[in-house]
Amino acid sequence: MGPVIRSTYRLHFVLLWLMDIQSILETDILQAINELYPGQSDDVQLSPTKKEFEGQYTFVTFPYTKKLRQAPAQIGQTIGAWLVENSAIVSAFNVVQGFLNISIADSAWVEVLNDIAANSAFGTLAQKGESVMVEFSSPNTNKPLHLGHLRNNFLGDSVSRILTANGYDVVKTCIVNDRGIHICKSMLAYQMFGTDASGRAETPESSGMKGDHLIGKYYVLFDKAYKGQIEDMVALGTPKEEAEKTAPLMLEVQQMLRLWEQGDPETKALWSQLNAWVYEGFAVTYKNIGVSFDKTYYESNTYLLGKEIVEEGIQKGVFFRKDDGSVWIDLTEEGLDQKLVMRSDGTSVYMTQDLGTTELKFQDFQSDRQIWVVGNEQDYHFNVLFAIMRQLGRSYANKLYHLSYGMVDLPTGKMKSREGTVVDADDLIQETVDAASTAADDAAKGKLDGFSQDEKKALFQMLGLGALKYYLLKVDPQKRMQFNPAESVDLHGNTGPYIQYVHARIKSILRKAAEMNVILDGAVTATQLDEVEQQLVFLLSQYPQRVIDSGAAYSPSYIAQYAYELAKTFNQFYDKLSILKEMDMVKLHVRLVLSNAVGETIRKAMGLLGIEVPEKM
RNA sequence: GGUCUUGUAGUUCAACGGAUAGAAUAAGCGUUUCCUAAACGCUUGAUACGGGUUCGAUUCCCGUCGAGACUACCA
Repeated sequence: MGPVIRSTYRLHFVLLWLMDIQSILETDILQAINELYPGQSDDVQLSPTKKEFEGQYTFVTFPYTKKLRQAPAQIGQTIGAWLVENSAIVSAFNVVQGFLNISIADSAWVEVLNDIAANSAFGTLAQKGESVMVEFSSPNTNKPLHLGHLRNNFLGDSVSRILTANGYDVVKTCIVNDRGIHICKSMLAYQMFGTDASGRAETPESSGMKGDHLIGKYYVLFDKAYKGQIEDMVALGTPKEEAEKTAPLMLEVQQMLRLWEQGDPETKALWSQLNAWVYEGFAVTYKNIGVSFDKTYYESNTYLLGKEIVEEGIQKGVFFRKDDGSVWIDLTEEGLDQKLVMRSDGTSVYMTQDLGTTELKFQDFQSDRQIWVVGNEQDYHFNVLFAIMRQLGRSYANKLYHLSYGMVDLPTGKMKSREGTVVDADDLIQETVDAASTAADDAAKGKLDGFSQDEKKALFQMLGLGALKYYLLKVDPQKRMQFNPAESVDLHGNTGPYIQYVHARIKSILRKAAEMNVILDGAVTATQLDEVEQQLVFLLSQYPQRVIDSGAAYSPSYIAQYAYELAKTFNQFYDKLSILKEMDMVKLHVRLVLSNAVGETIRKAMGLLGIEVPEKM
């Protein structure tokens, strides 16, 4: 795939000073405690005020009752009164039970809005001068991508974007598992069934299938034939376990793997041909979902590397050799088991390869941190890998992180690729795009009349993909999630297209404003805001912190939730107040600047999820 | 068996140890002479069970029960 692109050339933003209401308020409260209760200062924790109460920030007084020797309500009253008197940004307060709810002055919110509007880099944090490598996708070349891969790809892509916004230099890598028994199964089946009666071999062109789908078909064919042989053997009295090991097809496929390892030209040629078809198919899918990598590694090039590390481990006494020649590590002291790192015949296992590629990736990029986006069924594997790296004394060993995510279940149960009960990625994307197109028939009501066929196609692609990405990313990655096909193509409620719609809506208003020659330039001068306007500015001001939080937790779901909240609040604002019909120029100005800022922030937040937003829909 | 993860409305998801546990969806009812109704509003419904720590527990700890993964000289 693509060449190595190192992100050395980055803009260094001049950080504009942004009015940070929360920090100011925390400082003011701290000062209040210092003055009112000398010698009792402590950390101040603020939380957003719940909707049913007046105010934007809440200070919880309970933790201070013992220390300050006062009742919660009294502490709240005392501090609240002090703030209204002495803080430049506090306009009012109320105390409910022990909760001090603080209202911020409209003038302060207007200042915040002006800061955000003037700062085009809002939400992009200062460069940290640290690099992070994110490895994700990492497919096998014996079958096409499925739903589970989509969660992986979207997560890895989004986390990469979020870390970039956090100021890290991110390198995206993909390790293609292009060798091993699995690909040999497809190869063998292709040899057996891939030629028609007239002797022509099937190709992607002749079959009209994408390369990855074609090879996947043969993988399934192999499994069917193999299972058939096992059944026959069991029927004739062979125990099942023995049948699985000695079925002729299994022996043949193992022979093929040996031929591959010996470099047999014919086997290698077939292998190259089938893999090339698969890569062509993958490339189409990656392009379609907007995912790319800075560097792609192939296991066929790296699988031998780990053996050097195994040798090193034996020298250092980290590994030990058993009588049969196999090499192990004993991790019982770390609460793990003994683990094989090299077979008795000297060939590598999965762990051997990962030792090698981990080292190689570090040598290539010297990243300060390495992240693997891999499903949680491999938690144990990564625990072992990291433990080995620590014991080998690798300097980077404590900067390795397994971003472990839960499986995607179907309402009908678990997906099994060998049995064909998977949701194919390409099919799924097509279905959501089609659903977006169908929905437009009764929802768009002529809004798309000016669109060409190509523009419509691009829009439906954007909406369908947006629905799918949002659906998979809004859930906490760590959690196992259920995929409901009907819900995933829904465009209403807490979905990607709902948020995309708000962006289009805002753009429409701004176009009309431009036609009316309403000028957006200059600072907003309003002194009063409506409650919902205030709420929007408050939400906007939270954006940078959300970027930080989602980066720290490696969780795009924080951004997804934020984008939805912002979009929903905008719709309420839109419904409650008129914008272009507003005759008061000062109010009109606030609402346009606010709409613009919300539109931009939605675009940025969705961008972090890898979702594009339309100008019109 | 051992290790790890997980259990919240009918369903799919939220909730730095904080207030009356939020959304969406499904069902029903309303809102358009006016900026995009792919929208907005209203109504119904949940923390598996039992202890403990705490001013306060969906959240932390222990136990029971349920779900899942891993525990391969497969990758």
